[in-house]
Amino acid sequence: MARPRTPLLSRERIITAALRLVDAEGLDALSTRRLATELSVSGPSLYNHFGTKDELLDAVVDSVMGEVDLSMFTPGAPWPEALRAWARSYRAALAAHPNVVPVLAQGPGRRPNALRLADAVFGCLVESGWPRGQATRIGALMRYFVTGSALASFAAGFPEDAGLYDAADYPHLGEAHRLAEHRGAIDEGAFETGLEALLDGLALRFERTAEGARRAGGDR
Amino acid sequence: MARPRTPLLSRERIITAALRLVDAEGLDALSTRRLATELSVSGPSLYNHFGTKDELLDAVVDSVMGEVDLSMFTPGAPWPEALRAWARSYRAALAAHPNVVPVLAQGPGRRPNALRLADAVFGCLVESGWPRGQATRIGALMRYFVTGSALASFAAGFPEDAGLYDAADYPHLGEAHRLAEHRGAIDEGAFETGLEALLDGLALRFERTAEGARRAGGDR
DNA sequence: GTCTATACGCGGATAGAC
DNA sequence: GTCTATCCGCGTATAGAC
Repeated sequence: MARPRTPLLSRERIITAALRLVDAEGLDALSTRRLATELSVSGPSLYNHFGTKDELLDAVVDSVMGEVDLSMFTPGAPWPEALRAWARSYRAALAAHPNVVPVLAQGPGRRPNALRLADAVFGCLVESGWPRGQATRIGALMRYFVTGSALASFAAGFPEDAGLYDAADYPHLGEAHRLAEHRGAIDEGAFETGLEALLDGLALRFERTAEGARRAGGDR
Repeated sequence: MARPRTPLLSRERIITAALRLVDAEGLDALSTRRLATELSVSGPSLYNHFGTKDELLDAVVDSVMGEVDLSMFTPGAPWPEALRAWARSYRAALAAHPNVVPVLAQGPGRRPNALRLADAVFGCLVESGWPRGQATRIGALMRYFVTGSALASFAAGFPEDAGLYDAADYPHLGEAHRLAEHRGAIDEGAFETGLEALLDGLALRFERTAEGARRAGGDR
């Protein structure tokens, strides 16, 4: 076969197949040949649609970022509620595709959906009265927490091999081999606990900042 | 050359060279051939000391974990201070080797230093009066935050290309191209702000937990 | 503009000689 | 314990068919 009447491939189809492959078998399984086979096409055909493998990976990552709901960032929305709803939506999108998180955690790069997200968070905080410097820090720290929580399941990181946790070496880890049983609940509980603690701690700071600003007549 | 009188290689020497290579040029630069060249040795010689490349990588990662100070977890130490000091030491160790963080964030695996760390944190929290379930969650959420913050510089994630931040697309990101200028300060500020917020929020919860436990006569 | 065939160099890993 | 030789899969460049 040479040039078919209707194209076999499209960016959409390639991205979808690539994401499915990465979700199912990890980042390493995404090879151009493997992906091409999955699409019933021969290796280098992909290069008609993407310049390099990295460009393809970028598109895959941004398609995941596109699943994050940003509708809570409407003008006038109170920042703690908006941040809470966004963090949950963000985590849900990443947790559905944990294997792409190491790529996405490197920063927004030039990916439009990632930049849109950063813009929305920063905008909400500034409009709520946070000084710009603080808003930058809070955007960063929320990203730290959410990507860290999505990067890998905490509970799954401990091998289930009970013999590993010798009381002489690890006096407090005796039950660690049973963590995997409640994996999802532990990860979600840790995320929710951390999120609420973070928001409480930031609210404390906001009161102080607002008070300081009122007294001194503006911060920067 | 065949078998030398005194071995040219040792696990120590290999690990040190591998870590230097990963730090300087990233995870992708760590190939068995490249590493062998760096050690003035021929490719497959490394397989006399490590079964697979993954085993080598595991050893490299655990050597980084070994740099984390755990001395603050002495019996009787107040948990907020211990957690604060540990988080800083943990972040410092990871920030010195950001390229290995994606590997290490996957969980402790069977790496002894990683397990020792998890054991120390959990033990301190339980001895301080946190219920075991809460202690597990707090260990997880602290790991989320610290690994997330070490995974990549927030500020460096935004391209310096000013033309990228078109006000029509990203109304609040106008100054984002200048983030890289103060990269280190932004990352550290975000980490410290998040850490203090987290500890404040957890302290609030601890008071409630302790009160509840006092009233109900024990939690678990 | 979209596909196939072919080819190059580099990656991890193994086998066997010394 | 280290070498050389070798295998196979990878990303991707190039050439040519339609």
